[in-house]
Amino acid sequence: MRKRGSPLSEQLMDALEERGYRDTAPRRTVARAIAEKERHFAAEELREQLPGIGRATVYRSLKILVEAGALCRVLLEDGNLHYQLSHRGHHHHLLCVECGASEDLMGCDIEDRLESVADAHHFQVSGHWLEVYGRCQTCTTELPASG
Amino acid sequence: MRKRGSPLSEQLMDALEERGYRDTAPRRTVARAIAEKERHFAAEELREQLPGIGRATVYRSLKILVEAGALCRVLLEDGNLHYQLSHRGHHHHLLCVECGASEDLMGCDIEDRLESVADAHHFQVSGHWLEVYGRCQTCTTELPASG
DNA sequence: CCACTGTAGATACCAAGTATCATTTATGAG
DNA sequence: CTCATAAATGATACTTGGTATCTACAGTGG
Repeated sequence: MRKRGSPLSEQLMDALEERGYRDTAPRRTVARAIAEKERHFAAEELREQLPGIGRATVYRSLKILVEAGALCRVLLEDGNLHYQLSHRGHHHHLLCVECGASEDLMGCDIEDRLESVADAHHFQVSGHWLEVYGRCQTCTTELPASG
Repeated sequence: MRKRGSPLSEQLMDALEERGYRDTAPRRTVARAIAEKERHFAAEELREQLPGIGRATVYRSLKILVEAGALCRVLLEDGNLHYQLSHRGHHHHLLCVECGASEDLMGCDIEDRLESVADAHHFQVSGHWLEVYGRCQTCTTELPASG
């Protein structure tokens, strides 16, 4: 009998099981911790929250969750890499540099643009990484022009 | 009297001096090593080539060269961060996953697109990071469809 | 040529991983 | 239910990338 977590953490576990990974207690703990995150987080941050889980296990879990498409990696403006729950499928992020919020950018036509630009360079595009930084609606309206 | 290097390494040193950094022998050595690079490189790779230069000095030099705009950071598809000589100003890279070559992407209209898409999310764009992966002309024509 | 301040390099530390390996555990076959 | 086995864990150590600290040194301007 499987110990239940939040629907979200179940989703994470399901993503792993779909890929043949076993349902283990440490992974379940990691999944629950991630499910509670409301924002992107650093690997080390997660590890600190789970002192009972081995370092390697935390990093391994992050890795396979990214591979399974349940998590995505987010590159912050300062170069740090964070993790975030992923709504499966290719998408980009609008990252607020003020409050750290992130919005997903899907169904945009950036890829088409990319194709045509790359075409002019006789370059065959196979993938790309895009992060957009700025200020979200809340931060724009509530703090007019900080800095 | 300044010990001369290649015109390229001189450019790097100039970029630093413009910013008030001193003209020192170790920095000069680092600049020369970077100027000889024909491709993007890892920090550790550079350090290994300069056993006489302290670790901190190599990393510090990389950092200030990036800040000065003479170098840019390149995010590889595997997540590794490399460095590359920069043709000043904002630009993106077309990175060949086959041979590692990189082409600069300038004067494209990606930014305009970004603006309008972000606008729809009431997001005020302040910056972005874009890397494009694929195969360059040479690799496309010489190795039709490897893999 | 001297003072001043920036810089170098040693060292230690932190963050983010990965590799190894002995021990433990999930899972499926019997 | 029990067992075999393959997978996963966690400890440890190592790698890469990078920063902080601090003493000694060196570039530069007066």
